[in-house]
Amino acid sequence: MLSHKAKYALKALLYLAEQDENHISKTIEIAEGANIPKKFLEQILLDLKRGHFVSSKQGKYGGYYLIKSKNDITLAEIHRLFDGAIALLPCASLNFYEPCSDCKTESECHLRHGLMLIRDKTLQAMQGITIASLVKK
Amino acid sequence: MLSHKAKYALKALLYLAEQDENHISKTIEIAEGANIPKKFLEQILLDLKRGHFVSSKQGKYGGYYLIKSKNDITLAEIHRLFDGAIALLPCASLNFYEPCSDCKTESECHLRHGLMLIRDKTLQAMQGITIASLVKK
DNA sequence: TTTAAATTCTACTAATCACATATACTTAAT
DNA sequence: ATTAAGTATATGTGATTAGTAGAATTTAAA
Repeated sequence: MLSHKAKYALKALLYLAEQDENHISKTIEIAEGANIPKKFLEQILLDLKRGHFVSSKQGKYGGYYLIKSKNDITLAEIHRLFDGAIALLPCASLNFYEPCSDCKTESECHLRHGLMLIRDKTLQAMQGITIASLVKK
Repeated sequence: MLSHKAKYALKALLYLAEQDENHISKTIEIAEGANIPKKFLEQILLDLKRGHFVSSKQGKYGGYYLIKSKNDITLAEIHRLFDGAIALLPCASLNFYEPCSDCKTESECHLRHGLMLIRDKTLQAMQGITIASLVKK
């Protein structure tokens, strides 16, 4: 399941993607438009900025705007940024790999093999969902 | 990501599936064989019993054994029993559906549609992984 | 038939951590 | 001076991951 953070991030990106090019959206505007608690959204937008999905302008008439094409922002990326691994266990993860502490020999782990199959299919599906694909209904 | 509980459940089921038919496995035996904290495993086995995956015999020479065919126990079922919904949000879930409190009109939710596509693909993949398929490498 | 041993089962407890937010303040732009 | 992002920290809640203690049940030996 997605955390609220990831869900709000997606909603915020959808909001930004729906605005005119060159439009800068204030946090409060996004918060009200997408129904997200404002203070929580601030942190999320900063995370999105650090992830190079959006950029910001401070001060009066400041706000946030997309810097990555909505065709190139995938569900997989947002999941990884906010909720981490897509695989069901760290030992089956590409980007968040960690060995299982309770696993005697990883190569003999029956579970891991199956989980890697799931990961590949889920990842493929999640990379197919972009902000752009969501916006155009 | 799977909880430890779900992971341990899968490992316990794998352990049981690898034993001879008619063999009854004690908790301590499963715990040591699959490297699972014993007392935690007790709770998990009881959950599996309530889910009609295993049954038990009490008292001396008691223990646990599979009552559902290893061909019919899927990853999807275990996920749902221990970790709940397979979908990424409750509004996109089949078995754990709940509307989003922050969603104005569900039918207009751009996100939900995409998440339902993911759910269908993930579910299909997870239903394809059975305990039997994991055991035979 | 009693007793002891082995094992499941039940109920609490507790520590740790993640999650979802709020508060208060600083920095920067207009 | 005002507006808005940025930072750092705090807080409450709940889930997770166990551990503790003991009750109930079964088997088999005495």
